[in-house]
Amino acid sequence: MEEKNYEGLKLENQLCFPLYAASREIIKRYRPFLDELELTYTQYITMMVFWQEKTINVKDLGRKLFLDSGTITPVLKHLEAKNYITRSRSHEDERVVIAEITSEGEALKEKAASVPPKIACCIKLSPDEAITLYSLLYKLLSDGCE
Amino acid sequence: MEEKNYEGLKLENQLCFPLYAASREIIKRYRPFLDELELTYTQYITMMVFWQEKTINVKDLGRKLFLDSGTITPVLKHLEAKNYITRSRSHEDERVVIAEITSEGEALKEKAASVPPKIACCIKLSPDEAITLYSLLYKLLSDGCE
DNA sequence: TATAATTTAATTGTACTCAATTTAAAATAA
DNA sequence: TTATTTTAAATTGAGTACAATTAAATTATA
Repeated sequence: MEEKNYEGLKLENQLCFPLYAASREIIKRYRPFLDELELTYTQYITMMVFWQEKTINVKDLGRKLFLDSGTITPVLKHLEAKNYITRSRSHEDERVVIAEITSEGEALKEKAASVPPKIACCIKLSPDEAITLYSLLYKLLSDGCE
Repeated sequence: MEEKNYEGLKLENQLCFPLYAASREIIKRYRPFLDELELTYTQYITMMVFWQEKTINVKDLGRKLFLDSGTITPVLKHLEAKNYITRSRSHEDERVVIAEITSEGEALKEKAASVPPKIACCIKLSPDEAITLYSLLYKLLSDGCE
């Protein structure tokens, strides 16, 4: 009779659990700073894309943020309600919705620029550790489940 | 006039974003395996605690999982509905709710034991990389925003 | 002891997150 | 062309997450 191995079911032996917990904990540290901008974390990283791209469609935005239209559509509607972006159908392909940053959205970048330095102080990793973590996370993101 | 530095607002310069994205991506890889157990990821890690502890109150469970009662209460209600745990008030302190695993909950451990080895195959990190990632994540979790 | 402060869960309300479905438009095949 | 398939967003529904509030029980303090 085989004796089953339950070590893999212990919380302290999980890799995904601290990933999940740390993600939420760090996002929580953003909150006081994002509250000043009246943005959620998801809205904040969405705006980051617009500050770089000016214009993007839902599909490409989803690929960048690892989110699907079910999540993105309401986020874009919130940002549109705040007048940070506009949404319209593409003339070339009516299926495609193109979102574009407004001047108010551009202006928000000014205030948002103060967030990254403040967050940096909250994350007690050395530059080397941060680089290592960064590359390991992108390694996880790049190679999917075969 | 100062020229503002916007490098910190670029998505590729974020540490939190890949953390957030990788967390969700890895949890997605659990789904086909957890579907067989009819558990969500949150319910799964909650059951992990019960497989180790047998009995725990909401507060201690929250400390272990980095979740508050607003999240935990409905999760425990779901697990109770599936007959994997019971919930009752402590006699010593009526404020405290104690949850306890049932024999059905214990039995689920058998099926769940197959999940960790399957997930291990989906995560393409070397043992060294996994250990490094693990310790960096716990480092993030341990030291809060001063 | 009576009151105030604290603690524990639950509740409420907002916002994600995602699988699955739907709808409309476009691309491809018959 | 006409029919089929594919694609892009939106919608729907279930389940978190979490801040803020509430209610009840406990503890501390005047």
